[in-house]
Amino acid sequence: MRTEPSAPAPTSDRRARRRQETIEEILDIAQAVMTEEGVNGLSLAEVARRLGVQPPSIYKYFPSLMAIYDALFLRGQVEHLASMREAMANATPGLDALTKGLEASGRWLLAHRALGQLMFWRPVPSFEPSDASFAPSIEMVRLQRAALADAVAAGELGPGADSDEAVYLISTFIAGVLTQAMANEPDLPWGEGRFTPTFPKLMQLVPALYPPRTPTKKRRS
Amino acid sequence: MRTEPSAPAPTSDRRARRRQETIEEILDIAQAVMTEEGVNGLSLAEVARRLGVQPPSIYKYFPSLMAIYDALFLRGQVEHLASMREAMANATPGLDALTKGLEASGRWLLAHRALGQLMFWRPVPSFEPSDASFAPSIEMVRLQRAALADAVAAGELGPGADSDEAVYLISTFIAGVLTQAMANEPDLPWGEGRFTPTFPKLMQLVPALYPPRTPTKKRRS
DNA sequence: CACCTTTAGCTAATGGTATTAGCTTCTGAT
DNA sequence: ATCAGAAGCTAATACCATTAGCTAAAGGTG
Repeated sequence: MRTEPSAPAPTSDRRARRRQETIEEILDIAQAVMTEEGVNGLSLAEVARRLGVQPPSIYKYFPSLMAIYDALFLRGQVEHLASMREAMANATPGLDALTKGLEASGRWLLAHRALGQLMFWRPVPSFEPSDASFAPSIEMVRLQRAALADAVAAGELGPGADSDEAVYLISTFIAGVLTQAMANEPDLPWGEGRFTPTFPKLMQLVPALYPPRTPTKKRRS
Repeated sequence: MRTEPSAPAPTSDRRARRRQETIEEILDIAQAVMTEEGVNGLSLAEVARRLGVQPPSIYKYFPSLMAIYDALFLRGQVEHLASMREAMANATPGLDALTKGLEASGRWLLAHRALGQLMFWRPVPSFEPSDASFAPSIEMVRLQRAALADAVAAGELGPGADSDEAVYLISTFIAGVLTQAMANEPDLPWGEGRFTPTFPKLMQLVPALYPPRTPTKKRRS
């Protein structure tokens, strides 16, 4: 019987830790390869080469190349969510938190291009993330909904802004900016170039889309 | 000496036509394969199989797989540009033409997903389009600039809208809508789902970004 | 018509990929 | 000290792109 990677090691502890370390090492290497060679330049053989091991040995840790993609996808989602959450926590609740959160998202994605493309670009059509790996992105929508609710409560936006529709519309802004930046200025970080600096301007349009009943300290740009 | 695909056949005419037919047939098949299997599911071997020929024979027509990608890229650019140009010609010059043109662009891209991804998604990092294949996209920017100039002349937008900056900003809208639609609702055509229907609303924001000196029927709240 | 160059196909071979099967060796718990 | 499982290995299969070199047909030119 072959060793199934789905069955870890309930017996030992030292062994389990070693195993987990190797798994992390494989993911680190895979991420580095993806960064250097492009998302679908990732190859099991290259990972094995860098790990100093023969290709079949990788199968002791991951059942397939797709499983590595999936683990990287999850890793990216978790890190990305954390950076967004932190930025939002350090901002004024409401529109400011939403903007800062989305900027942090953009910053993270441009700084981790390979993972970002894997997560939001889907350049490997044969790879479909598992439900578990997808879960953090649902949490992201929840965070944005909460910020929008805060903005409505604070009178920054009209009540229609507390809706999934508004989340989709705003996510369109950040998606557009990032798509353009990654396709046309793949080496620039957030805040440089022709596209990412326009994001704050775009966010200033949100009150025009969902005008509050009592106009606040609105200023023209 | 091997037959170089870069040296067509200046001698015959009948031969040249046959050759061109085969080239088109290969591209048709390649496009079909990409549509079915995803952009980087395209394989020379599969094309050869469907053409009823051995894989090396393809090299009589294209020097490499990348050359096929490049020809498809060019094909897509030309078709896409044509559909956009037509939509703009049948609209009122100015903001209407710009909106209709971009909608036609979105419609075309969702209807030709494989080519669209190849053109604007770049899922095959090892593939970089040749300058010749890239040329139509420059013409696209020119068309949009012209529409913006018309809009300014008609008083629909302020003078700042006649700028490359405005083109980038507006292309952010369409890119965002399409990115979200293709990533999250890959099977819906333009006009259905959560994202593409928001595009007209987004375009209505453009006058808010570049307010005309003499306000038109539209007013800010 | 015969000739002869070009074209379009072929097979065989090279080196790359993911994956599976099955063997061996080492680790570490009992 | 034993013994099961873990983690490595080699060998093999089945893909893939690409190159080399051969053959047969096609078609223009003497």
